[in-house]
Amino acid sequence: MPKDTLPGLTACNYAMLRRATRKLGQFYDDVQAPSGLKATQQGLLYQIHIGDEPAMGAIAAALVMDLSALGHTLKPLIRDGFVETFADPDDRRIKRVRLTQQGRTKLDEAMKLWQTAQQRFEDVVGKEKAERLRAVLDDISALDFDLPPAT
Amino acid sequence: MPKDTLPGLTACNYAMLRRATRKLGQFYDDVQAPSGLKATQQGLLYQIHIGDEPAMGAIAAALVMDLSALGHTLKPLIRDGFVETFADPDDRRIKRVRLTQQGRTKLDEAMKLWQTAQQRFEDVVGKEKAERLRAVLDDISALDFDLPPAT
DNA sequence: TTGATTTAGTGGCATATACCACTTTCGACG
DNA sequence: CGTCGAAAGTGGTATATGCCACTAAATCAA
Repeated sequence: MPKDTLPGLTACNYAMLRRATRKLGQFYDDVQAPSGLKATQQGLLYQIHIGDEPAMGAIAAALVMDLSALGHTLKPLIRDGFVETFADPDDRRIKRVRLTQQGRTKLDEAMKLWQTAQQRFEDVVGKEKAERLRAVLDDISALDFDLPPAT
Repeated sequence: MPKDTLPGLTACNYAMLRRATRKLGQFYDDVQAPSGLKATQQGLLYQIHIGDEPAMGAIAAALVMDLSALGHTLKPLIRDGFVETFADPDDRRIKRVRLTQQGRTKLDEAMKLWQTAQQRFEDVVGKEKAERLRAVLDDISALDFDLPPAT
């Protein structure tokens, strides 16, 4: 197949997803920079905030994230005093997570900036289109792609 | 605002994008694991392959990726002998990149696995829907989100 | 020609994520 | 009871990515 007729990277769902993620990351991070939080961190704080002292595993599942990755990602937030953890009294395997007062304050601050970014995104992309996009992405996160075992 | 009525993380375009990216990453990586390449690496090799000994900057621009990030990401591929670089003779600032023979072979191998993953994705999500999704993501990568300066 | 500016990459540092091996706890069972 | 397997996290290692400060090379201007 001559190189000229090869399809661009655009054919790959995953590559497109990651490229768009980089693009939005640069944008959201830029807007939220004044808060000192990356957009990823703000998202994580928010996820903790809307939960009821969620367990690590619950957060990881909600974010479709590897548990150990969550642990690593949480470290800077604990170090900076935005988040604290404690063992579940009924099951000492379980570690629960909550925001500190400082974390709540910082999240409030970051959310204001987030709204700016979010609004700008919807202005540029279109409210309807953004909504459909989020719906599709939400679906995808919930799907089961496992290839049926070759029995 | 009572916590019960707070919108889920689903409202954030960036968070949804990243969550779906993690999901697909786990899937594509899993399918491509036998090749020894991560899906990200396969994508990068492909991008180099379809270019004409592209410069670092050109690759970074095409992938909407930070130039230094590209440099870092390229290192394992150079170390493993899939990619090599050379200075542009007409402008010694420019570093061009190409696949080695080994890199071409490995890419071929990975592409076969990629097709499996890609096909499975389209089976589960739907061909039309996947196509629309890629189109939207492609658009987003090309947009300009810069907030107009407050002049 | 030479000094200022821009362009292309590099290296260091920090976060984001994944997988794997390992440890601690639970809970189920004989 | 003990034992054994499942469940929840931790730590190590590796890749993915971004920003910043810095260097080298090319360009532009006076």
